[in-house]
Amino acid sequence: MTLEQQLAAQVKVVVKDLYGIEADDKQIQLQKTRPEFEGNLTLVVFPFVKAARKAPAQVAQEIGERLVGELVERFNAVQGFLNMVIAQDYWVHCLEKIAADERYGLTPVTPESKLMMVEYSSPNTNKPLHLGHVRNNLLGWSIAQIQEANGWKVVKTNIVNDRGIHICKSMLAWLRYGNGETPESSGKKGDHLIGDYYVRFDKEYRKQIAELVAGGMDEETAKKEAPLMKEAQAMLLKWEQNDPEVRALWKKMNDWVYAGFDETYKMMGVSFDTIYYESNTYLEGKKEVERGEKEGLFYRREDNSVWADLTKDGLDEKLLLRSDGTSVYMTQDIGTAKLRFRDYPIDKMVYVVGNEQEYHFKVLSILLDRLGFPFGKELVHFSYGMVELPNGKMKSREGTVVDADELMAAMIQDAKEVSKDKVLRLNDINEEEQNEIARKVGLGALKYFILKVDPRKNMLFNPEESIDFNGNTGPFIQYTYARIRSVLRKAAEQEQAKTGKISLEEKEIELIQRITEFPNVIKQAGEEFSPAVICNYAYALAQAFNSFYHDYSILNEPDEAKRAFRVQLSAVIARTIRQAMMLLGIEVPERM
RNA sequence: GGUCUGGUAGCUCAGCUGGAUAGAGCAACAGCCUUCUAAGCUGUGGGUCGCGGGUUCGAAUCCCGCCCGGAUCACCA
Repeated sequence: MTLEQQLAAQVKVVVKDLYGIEADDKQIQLQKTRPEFEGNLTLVVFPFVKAARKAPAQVAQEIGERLVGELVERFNAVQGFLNMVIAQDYWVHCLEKIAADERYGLTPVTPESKLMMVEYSSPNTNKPLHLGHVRNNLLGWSIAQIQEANGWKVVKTNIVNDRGIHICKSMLAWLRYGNGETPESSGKKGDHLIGDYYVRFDKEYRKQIAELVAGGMDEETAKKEAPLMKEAQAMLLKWEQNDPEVRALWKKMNDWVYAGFDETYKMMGVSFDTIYYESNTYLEGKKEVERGEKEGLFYRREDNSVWADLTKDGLDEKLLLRSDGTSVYMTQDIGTAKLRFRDYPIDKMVYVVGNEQEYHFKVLSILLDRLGFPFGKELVHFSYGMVELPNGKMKSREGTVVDADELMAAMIQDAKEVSKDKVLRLNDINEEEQNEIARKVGLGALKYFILKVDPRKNMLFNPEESIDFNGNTGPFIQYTYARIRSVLRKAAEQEQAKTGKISLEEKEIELIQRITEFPNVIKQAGEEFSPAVICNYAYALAQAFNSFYHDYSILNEPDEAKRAFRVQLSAVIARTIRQAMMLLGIEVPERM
């Protein structure tokens, strides 16, 4: 039972006794005492004032007097706030118990656990990953870790959009202008190579449009009539007809892209348990839509297109199959859902996709429900905000796209620069370890920078300003961890005798209290789908430790029992920081 | 226009299931390294919480209206 639960039970009894109030949980408001007052927990007594028919301060005083006992050592009443000082014994035992539980705060995953599938990343295969994908990947990975810590069996998945007109454009441009260039011959990562040809297509295509317009054609027509576009569409048709040559080229170029993506994912530290490809799922979607039509869930128009009528759900009508029988985005998502449900006993399906697709997922949820997928109605669209640059959204045409690979490399390079002289204080440090530290710190800075922002909100990234390594940052927390680890290594060399009663410092109690919040923080992060909650917690914990570390010595503390206590406290904090960072996908270095 | 979403310090963000004098970081300024890692600690300055009403003992937080920004409402994905 937590401290809050114990106190709440006592308050319930006292309030009944004193004023005859049958208090419900909502009326018992316990909060952390503000630092300017003495105490650890504060009871807000306003909810009882009316029934008590007394002044708030007096009610607080009366309740306080009755609460004093084993748990509540003393109290002070300020207006309607009852600030309680919790007995030191409680905190000492509390830390003892937490220290013994290596997985404190984490709910174990059992065979009975429900299964949550988390889809994230979901790239197109015509260009490399950019900053927007970075946010997606980091959120997806982190939320998977967080849900697992909440006791879900989690399956991480990725849907790769490997077919369609966009990849044909790259293929076509490569055929015409590529001269057989390969990742090997050019030294480019496969995804970047394909991305370059996608850009090349766009450039040549626009040239053609301009020529047609100059020749007197209006722009709309020119866009459709440009020879390159016609060729790309012809290629898509050939692809759908399984033309061996087109398929072979498609496979070759996609494989290049995947090799490139794999490198990026690896550097980012994310992975998937299973990957789906739209080239495999879109036909399945068609079948499902046709089934739905037979069952009268959808209807066919005269031009042979298939629609879902969502007007009863307050939405409009939604196209599911084009008049030429080809599938649209929605069709593919239905097919993917079908295959996933065939492969896994999904209890909850989570889609990590940008907020620009909210409407799409609202519709998908209704459609899946109609088609009889149990998770359809309750599917979660983990909708996150855009990453904006100082002058607005990223636009590939304006060359303002922040490339994921370049960004990570730059962060690691920055970390290297920063750590260059700091790392000198460490003994026996070799280049390999230095590089490893720079990698962890650089990526830690980037990941924390992105994850600390409420996922639902748009966030700003300024490429001109490098991401900080001081203050509320990943490296700050990593540094705190490294510091503790350094102390603990030294502590291991000396005997720690845990005997005798000790008195705790306020900052020590503050730290223990913080640690007791960890389970709730994980729970809240899971319920709200918010890694930012973990970030805020890790930061506050690190901050509190640094303040303690500054004021008190751990290893030079003369009192043996105190010293042993502080070593244990530090160890628990290091562990908690490491676990919190793990939930964010951020590694912590032993030294930095 | 309909729907959704945001507006908090110069900048980036917390706080939003109502509680005490609205918090961090960056930037600025002032201190602290013969002592366990100074990527740290301590302090100063900086706010009509978009505006106006309402509910309440109490509103940045809840409700209504308005202003400003973003997203979305495709036989694109």
